[in-house]
Amino acid sequence: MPRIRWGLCCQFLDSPIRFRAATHRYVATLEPAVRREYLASIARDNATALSAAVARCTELGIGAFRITSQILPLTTHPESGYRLSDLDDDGSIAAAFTAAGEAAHAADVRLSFHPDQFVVLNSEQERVVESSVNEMDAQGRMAALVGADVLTLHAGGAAGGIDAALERLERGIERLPAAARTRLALENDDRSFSPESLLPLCERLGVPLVYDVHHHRCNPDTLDVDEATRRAAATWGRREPYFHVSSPRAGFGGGDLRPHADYVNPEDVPELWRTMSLTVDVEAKAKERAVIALREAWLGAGALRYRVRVT
DNA sequence: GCATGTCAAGTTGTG
DNA sequence: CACAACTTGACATGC
Repeated sequence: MPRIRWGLCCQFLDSPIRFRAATHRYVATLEPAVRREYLASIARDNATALSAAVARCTELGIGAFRITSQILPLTTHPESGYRLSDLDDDGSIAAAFTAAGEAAHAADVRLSFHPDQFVVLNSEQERVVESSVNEMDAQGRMAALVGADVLTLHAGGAAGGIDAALERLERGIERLPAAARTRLALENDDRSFSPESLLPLCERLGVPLVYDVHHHRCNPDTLDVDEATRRAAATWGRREPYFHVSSPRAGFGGGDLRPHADYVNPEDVPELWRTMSLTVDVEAKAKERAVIALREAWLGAGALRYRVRVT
């Protein structure tokens, strides 16, 4: 029976669940022992918040949760960086993350990471690639700790043309440590890399494509939505495909399509997706309200269609 | 307590 | 050439 597992991105609007962050500027002013305890308290709180997030997703019938890249803030910073083990003498913080991951597994809440725009594996600058590999390593290790199976990454910049950029991307992917490499997925973006431009590399390297249908509408290619859906789904092999959906704040009538709306218009979800089992992250400012609203609208519209068909 | 200025990082496109 | 947008809040501090 096909069904969509709707996903929430990083935070809640209506639940008092908050992930803490930190700034380098501030932690640099702290004495080493104080800094260590400060960062440890944040890591501990974020592990607790992750457990709470999983529990709340379960209550709300939300089937996936994207973990903030700040789960261990500053962990890869050149000056303030640290390893979780540096903060965690008795292993209790790691144990708390493991417990959160086990709760997610038990509740069938799929966990993922989405490294942000500073992670550019195909940069022309070696120092950028190096820091990107480090960040992917850190997120890959956290993903292993909590049992997240996907690190969704944009392909990066298009300097020198798409072909040269894809070539650099492949070299960057080769540098990833195993925890990151085995979880890597690429996402089509709204400016440079369309699904069509990424699919050959994805298919050849066995890197799944996270198909973002809204980005595809912003940055179209010769594939239509259904063709891109099918080819992207195939890159996941036996795994459940992971897609993204959002609606433009300004509508499709004109203006910048890229800013996300508070909610997703159910009509922006491709009908073909009804026939598939998928994880779909809902990228919307109204967070869990938008996930719930979309799920209800989608099921309602499906039921309506079914009634229309059988009568 | 509340308002405010600030925050590690890259790339792209606009003015 | 400089700068904002992406996303985007949440941090510590100062009043």
